[in-house]
Amino acid sequence: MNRRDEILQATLELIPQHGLSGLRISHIAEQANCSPGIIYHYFDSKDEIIQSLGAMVSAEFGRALQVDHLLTLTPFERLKQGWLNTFTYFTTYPQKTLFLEQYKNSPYHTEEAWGPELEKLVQAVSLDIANGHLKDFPITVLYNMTINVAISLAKQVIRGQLVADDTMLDNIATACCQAIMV
Amino acid sequence: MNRRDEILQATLELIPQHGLSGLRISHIAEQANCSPGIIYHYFDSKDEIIQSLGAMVSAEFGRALQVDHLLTLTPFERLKQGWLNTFTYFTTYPQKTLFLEQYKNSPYHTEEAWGPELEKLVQAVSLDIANGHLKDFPITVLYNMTINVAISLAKQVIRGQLVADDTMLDNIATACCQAIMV
Amino acid sequence: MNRRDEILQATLELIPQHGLSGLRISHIAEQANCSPGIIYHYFDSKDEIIQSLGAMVSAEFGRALQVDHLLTLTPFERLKQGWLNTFTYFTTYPQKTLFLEQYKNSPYHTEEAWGPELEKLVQAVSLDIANGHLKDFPITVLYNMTINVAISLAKQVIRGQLVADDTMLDNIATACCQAIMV
Amino acid sequence: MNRRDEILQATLELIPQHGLSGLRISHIAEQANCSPGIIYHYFDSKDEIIQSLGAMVSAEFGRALQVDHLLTLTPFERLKQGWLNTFTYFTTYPQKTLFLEQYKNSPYHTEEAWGPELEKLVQAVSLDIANGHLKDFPITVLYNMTINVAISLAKQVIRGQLVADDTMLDNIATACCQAIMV
DNA sequence: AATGAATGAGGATTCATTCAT
DNA sequence: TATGAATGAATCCTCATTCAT
Repeated sequence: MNRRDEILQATLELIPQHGLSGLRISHIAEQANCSPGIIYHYFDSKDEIIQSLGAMVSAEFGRALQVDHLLTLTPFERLKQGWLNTFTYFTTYPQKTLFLEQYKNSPYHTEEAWGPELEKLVQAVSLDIANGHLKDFPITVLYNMTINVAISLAKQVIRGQLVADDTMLDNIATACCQAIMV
Repeated sequence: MNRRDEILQATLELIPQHGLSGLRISHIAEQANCSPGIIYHYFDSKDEIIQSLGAMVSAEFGRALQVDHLLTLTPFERLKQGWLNTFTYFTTYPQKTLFLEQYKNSPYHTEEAWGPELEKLVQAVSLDIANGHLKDFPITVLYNMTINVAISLAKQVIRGQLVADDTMLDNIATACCQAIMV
Repeated sequence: MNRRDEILQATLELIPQHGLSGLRISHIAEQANCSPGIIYHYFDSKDEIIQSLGAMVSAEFGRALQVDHLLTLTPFERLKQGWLNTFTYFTTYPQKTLFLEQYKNSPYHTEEAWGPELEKLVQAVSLDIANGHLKDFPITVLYNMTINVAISLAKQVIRGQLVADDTMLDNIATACCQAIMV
Repeated sequence: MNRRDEILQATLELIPQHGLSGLRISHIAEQANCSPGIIYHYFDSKDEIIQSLGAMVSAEFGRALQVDHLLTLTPFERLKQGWLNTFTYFTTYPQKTLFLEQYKNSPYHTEEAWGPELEKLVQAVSLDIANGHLKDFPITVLYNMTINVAISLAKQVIRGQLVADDTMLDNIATACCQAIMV
């Protein structure tokens, strides 16, 4: 891991405890085992660290969705597997999850762009709607009824406010996805 | 509106633009048309302003849920009406919505307590589960599949990222609630 | 003297010793007997302090020139009296002189605008040229051969590199001014 | 040009734009196309770069004065030719001129020593005074009324605030020098 | 109850200089 | 010679909070 990534990683480790506004450059330096000054060789400002982290995590989540595989499935399986991939990603990387939730609700986060991977999935889902497989709700509604539920529940699991075994998860995912099937 | 409420209101007006960590006492004073010093007659600290706002909005949302009425309805109607009441409340008060989203993901917000109103609803829903009307998922899952979807969608509407007429809303609410019916 | 002026005065007192780039906000605060923070109630930045000082001293010098009186004199007397007024001003306020020399040769100082007072004098001198009383050199040349010599010599006097009694000064002023008479 | 001179040259090129206090070692390295580290093989510190530059430019100006030739001329021609040589030097090397003006008014510049060349000229001028050819003003006054005017005007020309053809220059030089002839 | 100037600790950022390679 | 990442002290500036009036 190069120095730049060490800094991002250190930042990630500090956010669950301190929050975005509680981040201190000196803490990051300490956590990354480097001097405060060197951080400014890799990033222009504290804000840029956070922006970079946001971009990195978004891209990583996009890859974790395994969209290319999802495209080979039936409409229902596509959604359900996407739901489960989402849940798995966010429970696997608790720090990234907690960071992302802070990030999305902060002034740092401006544009609501889906990344290129999610965009491909959106295309497929749009087609599923056109083909009469899914209810004709706006994409954003479908997103909030499925993927976003997976994210919210992952957050609960991370915080220890929810325990769910694989069977229950499968049931939940099924319920979410069936809710938007025609 | 008394001076204390003016300060809370001013705070609310500033949050969408500046975020929680971007809040400045001097800005609040300006917005509330008072001096920075007097704010400390009504609140012990900046944190207390935010905590008070959190409590106030939570309580108000609890009342807006009209739980006593919901308790008179059938299990399905209880959920659906709760969904719609939630959506209505959060779209009616955009500032409070945006504040709450920031608040829930900030270090200010510690305890996940449902308020007393929501607690009553939780009791009723638990009973509905026990009676076999609703799927046997943890309450927090049901919450995330229904009420929380209403909140997320309200946020999208506020941001202009979603437009939905009453018919579509009814359909969405129905779909969310039916997803957890047995 | 109000707080703002105290800060400007403190700045002025520090510049001969430390130079413009050696100025430290903490030193200014100490010299002005105030806290560093309060300085930012009166000025947006360190740069603004320096700009304000530049504007203040320029304006004060303009008044010290006593242009209205100069306009009543003969062309030669106008110049000579202007020369002497200039010399007197800059030897009377050594700190302002040393500041101004640093300021004029720094990136802080952009526009070469004469102030309104000096502008009036320029008008009169232009007329003197047109009337054939003064040599037909560009105004800036005349300025450098007279006023600017007075400033340079004042600087030398301040630094103890030159001692001149009134008679000699009168002779020097006469020589400078006669050099540009037709 | 060797590496040391490249560094001095790079420094010279940056000063008009950034000023002395705005000089950054990293900028110098970039401009000189070398690494920051290597600069410290040739100079002990940033200050030494500037001091070296000051010494270099002063010496070069001394040579450009062509004092040995001036010593062969009449008192008046000596001054006038010195004036013109000065003006030519400073308009020929704008960067050095602007550097020198910053340098002379900075804390870097302490001793007011004329270089050895200028010193020889000072001797000759002193003799001219003793012989009754020049007005009996302190040398520094004569300097400010002649050479220093040439420098000031050269600065104006560089900044585009003055345009002067050879005839006018000759007239100005003549006027300056005649002002101090007996 | 009210003001707003003042405080001063806290934190981001800069940059001359060093040093392992 | 040469590099450029790394250091860390120095400094600007912020802002919650206080307090004389």
